[in-house]
Amino acid sequence: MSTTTTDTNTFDAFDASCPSRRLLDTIGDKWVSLVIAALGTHGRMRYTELSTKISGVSQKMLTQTLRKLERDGLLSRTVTPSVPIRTDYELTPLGHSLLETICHLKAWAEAHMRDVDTARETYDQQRNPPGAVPL
Amino acid sequence: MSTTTTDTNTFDAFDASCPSRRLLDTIGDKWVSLVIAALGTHGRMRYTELSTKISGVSQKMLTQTLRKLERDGLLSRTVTPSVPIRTDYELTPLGHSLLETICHLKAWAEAHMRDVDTARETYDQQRNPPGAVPL
DNA sequence: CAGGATCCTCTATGATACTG
DNA sequence: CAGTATCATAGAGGATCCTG
Repeated sequence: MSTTTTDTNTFDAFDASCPSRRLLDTIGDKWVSLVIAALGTHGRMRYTELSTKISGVSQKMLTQTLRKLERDGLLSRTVTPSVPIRTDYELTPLGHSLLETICHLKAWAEAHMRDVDTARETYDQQRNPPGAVPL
Repeated sequence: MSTTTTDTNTFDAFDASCPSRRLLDTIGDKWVSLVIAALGTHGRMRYTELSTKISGVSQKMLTQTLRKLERDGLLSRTVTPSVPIRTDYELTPLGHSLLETICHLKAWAEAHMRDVDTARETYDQQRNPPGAVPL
């Protein structure tokens, strides 16, 4: 066993090859979670539907994100060579399992984000007392 | 009711104020997960211990990350004004709960990262057939 | 419609030097 | 020791134009 991070009890993502590290690299991406969430909520979606739903995303980022997720096997891409071409994206079973995992995060957020906000306010007030002189 | 993302079943981080969105902004940070993991593994640690353990992190990033996590109430910072000053960092209960959540991610990674790797190989081989002419 | 290719601009981060 | 402040840079990401 050694100190490899593949052991169930020694997770620390210091090893760049540790799966948990690579997962963080994946879901840490700003758009990945949004695409997963969109497809998880709406099922099969077309390229334009995604770009509309995820307002603010550029073509470049959307395409780049979709390609990455397709490569990782998290979603499937189906091209229909009709007159105006049509492309559909859909979560694979693997993608759905990640969606569920993300929902665990959501549960934590819903349970504790209030605490985080309170902590922030307390911290900010201590560093920015009422009598502080503005620049 | 409504489309608010605070509902348990309608998680989509499209709303920037959605807790799940802000959580992703937090754990998506490259160093956050490493600091949490380090403190989760070793308990109380000094500044230098952290910078040693998390090899490759700059002073700037480490300090910045620690401040952010302290502000969010995920870790506590204890300064001892001894001769050479001493500062200790430790996960708060809130920080520990996030550590547990991150472990859920780890579980997913360990269970499915092989599938992701396989998907990547398949994808790459299809786009880079053996007969492809290099540039 | 669904992208590919470019250019360009910030921002995040690293390196360095200084301090209580 | 544990930072703060400053400068420099790579790379992420946006805007734009073009095409099957």
